[in-house]
Amino acid sequence: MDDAEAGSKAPGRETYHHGDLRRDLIASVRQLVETHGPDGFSVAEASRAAGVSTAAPYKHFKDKTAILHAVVEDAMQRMADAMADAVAPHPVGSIERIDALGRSYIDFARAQPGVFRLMFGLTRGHENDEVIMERGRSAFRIVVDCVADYLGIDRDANLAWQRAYMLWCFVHGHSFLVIDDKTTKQELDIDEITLLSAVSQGILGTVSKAADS
Amino acid sequence: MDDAEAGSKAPGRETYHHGDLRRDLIASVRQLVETHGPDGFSVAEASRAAGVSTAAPYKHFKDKTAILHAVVEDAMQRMADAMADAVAPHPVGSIERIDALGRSYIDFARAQPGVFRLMFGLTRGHENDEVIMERGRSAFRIVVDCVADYLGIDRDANLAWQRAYMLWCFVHGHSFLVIDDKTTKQELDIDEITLLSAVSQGILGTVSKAADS
DNA sequence: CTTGATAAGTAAGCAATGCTAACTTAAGTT
DNA sequence: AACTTAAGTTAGCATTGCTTACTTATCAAG
Repeated sequence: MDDAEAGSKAPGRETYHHGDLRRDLIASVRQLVETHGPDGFSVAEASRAAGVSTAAPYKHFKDKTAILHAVVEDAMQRMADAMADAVAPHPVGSIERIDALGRSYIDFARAQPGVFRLMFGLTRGHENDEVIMERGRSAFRIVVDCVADYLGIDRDANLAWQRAYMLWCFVHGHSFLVIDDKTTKQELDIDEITLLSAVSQGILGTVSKAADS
Repeated sequence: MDDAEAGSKAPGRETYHHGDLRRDLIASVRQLVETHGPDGFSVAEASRAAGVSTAAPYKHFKDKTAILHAVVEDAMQRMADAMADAVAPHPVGSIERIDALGRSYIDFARAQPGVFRLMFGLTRGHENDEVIMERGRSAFRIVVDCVADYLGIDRDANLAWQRAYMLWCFVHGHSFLVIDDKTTKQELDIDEITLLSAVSQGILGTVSKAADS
């Protein structure tokens, strides 16, 4: 989808070498994860999609899970980028920035629920992958900064971290409930945007005293 | 672990029939899901754990996923029970009830992260299992009731549902982040109980106006 | 008690998967 | 032109999910 130039001889290729199998595999897996769910993806199927033998992927990845990790690393980057893009058009310190952040998070989850689930939990060993953790932290950093700017406090202030985490919990939970269809939306009778901004303002505006242990 | 009397001839049994294989399988699977993760469980392994041939489970369950659904149904029930138990000792309408509710939810997730992940997402077709959905709804019902009682409004009031959902999102999200080790606790520097009650009071106390679309 | 019917187990086997090993082909490098 | 090496291939192993056909126990009825 990006990185314009590349091998791209596949599929049904006539050259022996593929061009950029690694990149193509990640893309194939990403799609398979979306259509068949995170669990129901097979290396064999991805190989076929890339038009290559079932053993070829192991020249580029150690493991099945190594492929998944690569997909997650990629997704983490895309998510962080999406968040940064969502924030950009709004003035620093505005509540709009925070709302936009939340919306971009939920949008990402809704658009690619399979990958989203992959990013959190599911697969063993995420916590040991430093690339994934680092990109996750840098995404969270955006939230912290926006919160700090909105509250007019230092970006390293503990309070900013706490509030940011509260918001993250809410948005994260809502995202999961949405993609898992546990939303009970009909009874809820409130649209997402309203819900989101109500919670943001509630958490950021008025919890101050109680949060200080 | 419960339901005292039962077959329980296994394992290394000497009778041809097992006693209550179905129940034992669910228990085995539950354990396997915890140790090997929700994805890394195999019917074969569960069969071995129950001391029975690999084909035996198919006399009791249609599918691999049917087994997982049974585990989830069981877990949903246990979770709803845990929540009801947590609430019971506190007076109706008190904030303690709500805090206890949140804590029991998180405790459940922490105690059995594999099953918890199984309950939400991961496996295809939860949304079509009426038993699972019903038990989930009845668990949420507890939250709604506690919130309504605390706010002193009707238990069917829309506002109660909205606030309950907000709380649920937060607790749910926090639970996932905890079991996925994305917590960044060291930077957070606030204990869970404080965090929890701060958010509850914030959401229940002061968001009122903004939430009404 | 024998007799059936049925529930609950087993054994054997199929297709598919994850992964490895040994080989082949292409593409530089010197 | 010869070597090295990256990137494919085929063949095969062990394991898995699941099915089919068979075996064994249990229970109800005569």
